[in-house]
Amino acid sequence: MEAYKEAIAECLTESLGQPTETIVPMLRIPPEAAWGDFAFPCFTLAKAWRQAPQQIAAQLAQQLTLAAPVAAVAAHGPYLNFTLDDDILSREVLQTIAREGERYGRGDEGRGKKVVIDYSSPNIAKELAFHHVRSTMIGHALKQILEARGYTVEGDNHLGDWGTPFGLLIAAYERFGWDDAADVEDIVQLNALYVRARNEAKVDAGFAAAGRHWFQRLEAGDPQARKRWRWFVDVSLAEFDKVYGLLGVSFEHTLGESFFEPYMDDAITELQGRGLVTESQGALVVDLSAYDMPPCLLKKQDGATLYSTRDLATVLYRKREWRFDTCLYVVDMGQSLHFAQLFKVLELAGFEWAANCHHIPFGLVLQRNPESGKWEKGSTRQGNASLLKTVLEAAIGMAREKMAASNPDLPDAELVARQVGVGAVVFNDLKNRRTRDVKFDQEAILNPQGETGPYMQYTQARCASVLAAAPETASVEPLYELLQQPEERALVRKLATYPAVVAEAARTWEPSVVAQHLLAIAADFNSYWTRGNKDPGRRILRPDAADLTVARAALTAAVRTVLCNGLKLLGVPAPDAM
RNA sequence: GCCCCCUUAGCUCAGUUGGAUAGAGCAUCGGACUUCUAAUCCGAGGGUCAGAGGUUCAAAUCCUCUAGGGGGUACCA
Repeated sequence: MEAYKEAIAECLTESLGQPTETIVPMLRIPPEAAWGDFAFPCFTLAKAWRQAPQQIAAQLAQQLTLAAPVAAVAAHGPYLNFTLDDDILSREVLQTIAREGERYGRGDEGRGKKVVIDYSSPNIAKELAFHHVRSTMIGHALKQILEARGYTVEGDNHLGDWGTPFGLLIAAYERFGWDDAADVEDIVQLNALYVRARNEAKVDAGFAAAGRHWFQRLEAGDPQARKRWRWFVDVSLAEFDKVYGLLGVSFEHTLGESFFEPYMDDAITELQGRGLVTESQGALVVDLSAYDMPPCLLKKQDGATLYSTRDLATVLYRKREWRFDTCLYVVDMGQSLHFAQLFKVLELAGFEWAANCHHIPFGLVLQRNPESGKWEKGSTRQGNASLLKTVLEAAIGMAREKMAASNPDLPDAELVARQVGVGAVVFNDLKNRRTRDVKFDQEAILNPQGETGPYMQYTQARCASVLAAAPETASVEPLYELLQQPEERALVRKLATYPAVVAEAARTWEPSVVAQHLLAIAADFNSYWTRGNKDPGRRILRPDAADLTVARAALTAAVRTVLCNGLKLLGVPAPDAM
């Protein structure tokens, strides 16, 4: 679509006496599609020309000479509205999509640049809560989107597997034991033990001390501590992998904080060498008071490392070993200060690449507190956070039931139910701006109607279904000028802007831009489709009119391609039937 | 206290770089299946864009203040 803006600027450049580069950014999209494809507002000319913008628009509409693909210009109040040639547009857009197929939407502005994305990053010894879907799927979508735009991307699942909590967990294991005969999965028992350890530490100082001691042993490499801890990690990873498998998510690296433990002293030494580290209240810190921030803690009074220390060692490792150009942290907004501190420390240390590290914040998942009725941050500890697995299972159950009722003969129904259930949960999370807080509402997630994953999937399945029923026409050149209905014109234009939409999502690190665009395409297509219910003349397949069938099938195929490509970027599966 | 984010229809949210009449979905009400998949579509009602100032030819959008909600604020991650 950018190329067409250029063509319109070309028409204007002579009359305005301005180069096309200054005209292109002034072009707008009219609020009504029927008015045209692009609008040029005449307000800014009013001063210089000392005329009312309405007059200027009317005058320009008279005198401009148009060249293909610009088909028409009309003054509409203070705006000059340009309409592109449908025939040319349809041909170019649909041919491009047919030619590029699953590559449509890709670009190369990221070629040669490497991005490391830190996402998902759950803590071990706990089940994945619903809120983990956010970092996991936003990160996954960003990875796909950036790859589509030519970046080389490596994902790292930075497991929270190190720190005092795991000393406490070992202490709890020692004190309370493990029930091998328990009739629950290991992860469930481990999660319960974790909760018990935290609670015990609050009321029993001796236990808390034992926990800290175990963590010191762990850091010192004590074999017994290591063995227990390793087992906790393994149980957790086995559980995480089940959910990641269901979501279709994988990582290039799953290193975890523990991996960077040997690098932490070096990281501190590095900062000390640059004169940044001071001692304060018995702890090692980088003072950030000059920047209105609390100090960045590197070592506690007891010598144990912290979250910041590990993130510091991690980013230094990533830069050194993976040589990223950009490092993205897909972590909730609650940690903004932590990342501001981290990046400031890197900057103060003189690493010019600190400017290429970015926190990609997203809103919290709020749960309704049953007592106060208020929306607040969910907590696995307080037991008021839903498990991701549970929500996914509920969504799959919804899909299964719906299909049993509406499409009982569907082959591979269980697979499709999984795809639809997962799609419902994932799309629900990605369709809105990532910085918004999310009010957890399972009923809304399970509703397959309206602006939902199942709606997107259903639309794609409709395309697949009609294309499967269409006669073989691969060798026939479609007559694009037959696509003259308003819905067809609108669809072609939305398909045309898809690559720019993906580029925008990559630039702003915002997957919802893609989701919203796909929703708009699906809405147009479904509207288009339903017109054929009443009026057989407007159906895609016209046994009585081969030319129309070919042209409409070409449009349908393009819609399907874009929906599939876009859903792939978002991590939403696209079954061909449901 | 200080810092960050949010506030658009009953509910959940879109709203491009400031641009023309602020749009969807859910819910409610009324319609459309002898059909290319009705998980769809069409229509209706529903708005002081939290409030007040300011900048501008033009503000939901930018600035200031106020109110309400969420989060954070050195030894948790």
